[in-house]
Amino acid sequence: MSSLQVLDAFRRSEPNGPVGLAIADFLRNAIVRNQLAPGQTLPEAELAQIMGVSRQPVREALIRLSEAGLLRILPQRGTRVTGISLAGVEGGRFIRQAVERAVIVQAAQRAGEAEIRRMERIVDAQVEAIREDDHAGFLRLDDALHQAFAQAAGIESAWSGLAAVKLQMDRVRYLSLPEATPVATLIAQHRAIAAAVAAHDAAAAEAAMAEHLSEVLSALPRLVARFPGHFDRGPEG
Amino acid sequence: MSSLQVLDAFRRSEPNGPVGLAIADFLRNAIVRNQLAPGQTLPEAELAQIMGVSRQPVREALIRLSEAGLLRILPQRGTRVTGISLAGVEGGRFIRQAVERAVIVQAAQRAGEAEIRRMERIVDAQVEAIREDDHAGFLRLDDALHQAFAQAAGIESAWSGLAAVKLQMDRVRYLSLPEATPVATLIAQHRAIAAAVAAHDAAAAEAAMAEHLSEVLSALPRLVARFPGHFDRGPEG
DNA sequence: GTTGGTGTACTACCATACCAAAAACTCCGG
DNA sequence: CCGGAGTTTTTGGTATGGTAGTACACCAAC
Repeated sequence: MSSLQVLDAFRRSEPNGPVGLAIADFLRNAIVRNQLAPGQTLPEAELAQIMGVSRQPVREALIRLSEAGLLRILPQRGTRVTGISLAGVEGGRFIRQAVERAVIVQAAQRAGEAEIRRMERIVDAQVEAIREDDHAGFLRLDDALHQAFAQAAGIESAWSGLAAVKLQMDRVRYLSLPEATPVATLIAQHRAIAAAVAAHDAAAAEAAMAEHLSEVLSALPRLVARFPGHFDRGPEG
Repeated sequence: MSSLQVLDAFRRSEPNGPVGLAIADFLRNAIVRNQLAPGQTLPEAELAQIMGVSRQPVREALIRLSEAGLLRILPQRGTRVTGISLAGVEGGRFIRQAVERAVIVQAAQRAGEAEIRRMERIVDAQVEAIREDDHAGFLRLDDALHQAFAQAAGIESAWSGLAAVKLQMDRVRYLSLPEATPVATLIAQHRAIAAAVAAHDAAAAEAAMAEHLSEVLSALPRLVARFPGHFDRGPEG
């Protein structure tokens, strides 16, 4: 009961593929956007009833999300949304910073006209999104920009390989949305990175990227203080 | 049928937890070690019969492995083992090199006496494993060593975050086992890295690690030539 | 020979029903 | 307050049946 009613919206969505996949996508979104709070229990039977399907596809969706680390299935006890693992977020930041620095160096060396224009167009779109208060759209464009960096470097697969790592960081980002990180600063950093890549200045690009990624989680301590219970201090939630 | 008889060994293994998890572990091992060749079809019903369980846990295991990218489920058509994605392996190498270089730099700065001794003990164990022709054990110790690097750097979570990326690379490593990469070279590189960390020489450690990780996939072109069909040229299998 | 349609077999997908095992909870007697 | 028996809840697993795509073989018509 209670806060699971968010999931009722699932009934009003036409599944384009297998239902189990649609449920997994739906729940993943709900968790990453913090519509389902950490610690929330998700009984199979109840989910099945609310979403209007049988237990089987629900169960499969829960397994998918447990593989992604978004929830934890405890046999004979229950399934609950995991807390945001501080160690996981820190590890993710470390991985992402290391990878994206290497990516941006290679991008600065290889990027062609088309890729550079594409990057600048995305940043312009971000400005537009902010002007319309579309914060979610801003985050999507942020992903698109970093993906464009990887494309410019000639290794798009390096970006898709970070998908798992990115999930935990995204939970933090959505949690900090109201907090309104200084988007002007972020956009300025994006422009600095793009400019360095356009100028084929690898060192400057790397420095700009390092600064940018350090700032992403600057709001983390405040968030931990304000939303305890959303986070797991221990090694594994 | 036919080559699925490898899976019959599952019946002679006591499941310590849920059967679905045990099946997933079993199949994951079989795929990574290339006991199940890419392209092999895995019908749910047949697997269930061979392994002596019902279809549901089999299905759940297949879903887990499809999330890991080891197999591909095509609705209403079948489930088959994925080919080793060349783009995925290259992306994995890039990610791992970027991360491990950053890790080893930090390890060289922070490592204490205990961590350094632990690293040297693992390398010694590798020499022992080679002397006994235990190549699988060598690979396990290789993972342990890299994990020890991460521990020494104070960010073990960075290593566990690479698990997904490592799977595809492991398939290549096991495929190259008979090929017998020059283990003497690998061990020499390990010693060089460990020595640089022990001397707290970050630059030397980074250089040694970069050289080491470049060599890991040196056998890849030969493997592609010898085992076509095990690999996917295209972007996604 | 080629094409176009039909029928059949196979597959994953989903629903339903039921039981088992383990943990959590309730409640009552001391 | 405590303790233990019984009940409830939950995931794990089995069994069965139906549905809807897909692929393939076959055959008739051109």
